[in-house]
Amino acid sequence: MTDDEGLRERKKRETRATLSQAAIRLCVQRGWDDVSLADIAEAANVSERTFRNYFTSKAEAIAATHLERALRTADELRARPAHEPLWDAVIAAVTAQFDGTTDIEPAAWPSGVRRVFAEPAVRGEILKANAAAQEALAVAIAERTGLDLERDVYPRLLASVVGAASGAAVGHWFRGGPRDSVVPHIHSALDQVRAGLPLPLPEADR
Amino acid sequence: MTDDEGLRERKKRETRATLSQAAIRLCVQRGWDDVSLADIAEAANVSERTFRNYFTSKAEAIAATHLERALRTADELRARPAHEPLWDAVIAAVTAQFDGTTDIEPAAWPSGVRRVFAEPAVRGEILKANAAAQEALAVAIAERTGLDLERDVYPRLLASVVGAASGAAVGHWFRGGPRDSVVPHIHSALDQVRAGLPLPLPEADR
DNA sequence: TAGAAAACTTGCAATTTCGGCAAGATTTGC
DNA sequence: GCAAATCTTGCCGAAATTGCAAGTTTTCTA
Repeated sequence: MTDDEGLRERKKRETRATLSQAAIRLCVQRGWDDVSLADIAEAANVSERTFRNYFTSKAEAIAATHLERALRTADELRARPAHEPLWDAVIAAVTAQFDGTTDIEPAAWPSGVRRVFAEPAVRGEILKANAAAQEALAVAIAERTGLDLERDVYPRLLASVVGAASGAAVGHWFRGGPRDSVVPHIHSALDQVRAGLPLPLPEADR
Repeated sequence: MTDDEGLRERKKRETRATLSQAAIRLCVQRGWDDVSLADIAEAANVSERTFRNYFTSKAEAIAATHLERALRTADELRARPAHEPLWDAVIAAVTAQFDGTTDIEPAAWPSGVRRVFAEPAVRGEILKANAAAQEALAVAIAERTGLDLERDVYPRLLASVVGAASGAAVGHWFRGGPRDSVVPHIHSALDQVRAGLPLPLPEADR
């Protein structure tokens, strides 16, 4: 968004991204316990101390990439045409994060990813990232609807419910062995929420 | 539920609760940074090492009390009459956790509580606790609806959305300075979700 | 109910993490 | 081009983390 990003800002952003990527790669390859902070720092060409200036833990570094992406949902919502109904805009904004990116080829996940995601510390950080993204989304929803973030529950309510539903959809997709795209799963989940989550017909769900 | 709880089990449960309570009390009184694990262990009459056998961190100990309560939601749902519509049962189960307990007298919250809840580590643990509670709720929903937890998204979808909405309601209530009961807030939020979260009328929300 | 088995608590010690501090390097703003 | 602000880094002490084994308590079984 802000294009007036100086050299310093850009460098920090790059270092941050590099560290996160390195953390993910190393942990997926070697396993959670066999990666030290020093390893990650070295892979990113910074000192161990600098790593710690960016992240408080290995887990936070790993979740950072997810966080960056999730935060973009709010901007995506702002980019939607003003005349579009709120729900349509929200659904479009959320699914936009997953479009286009085949991202991680399901077949290539050598269970290393599963193991890393199974790590309690990582799960915790992902929850935190989701919470942060939801807060950002709530701000964007408040702007779009003209509601007051402090007075009205609606923005945070919608944001958190959308976040939860997306998370459940991704989790379900992931659990079943990520084959096809995750987008339809998310879309379906959000449609169900928009409909008030009525009990599905016994046959309906596949 | 299980009444055949031996002496050992009961003691553990008690120690766990005592540690959590002590952690909360001390941190609220003295502030997060001025409470060591040793302080908490001492207050609960166990060794520091034992504390560590129960909890991995101060934050986890603090969130434990919340977790215990949140986990009860699932049992509460199982206790609802079978003929009751799912949504009614869910709403009743969730609000039951907050009924009866004036719990913490708003006026008595000397901002100590706010500060502890503001601690990132604590927030993280509360998110984890909520996630665990949602998983338990999902199991109970699957039982009640006869759906398959692995095949169908619905149980986890409903559980996570309900959890998110409740959390948003509590957060809103808390942020506005907890005056009256939180129950109506939660009820209102869940009603909105059940209605599909339509954009509220400008005047409607107070 | 005695005695063995299992589970829990605890202290100790080796490692690792955590945070603050200050010196040196880089970027920014005027 | 200079001064201020910011970032990186090494270093260090305090605190946290983990494994291990010995001592206790509870549970199980004959």
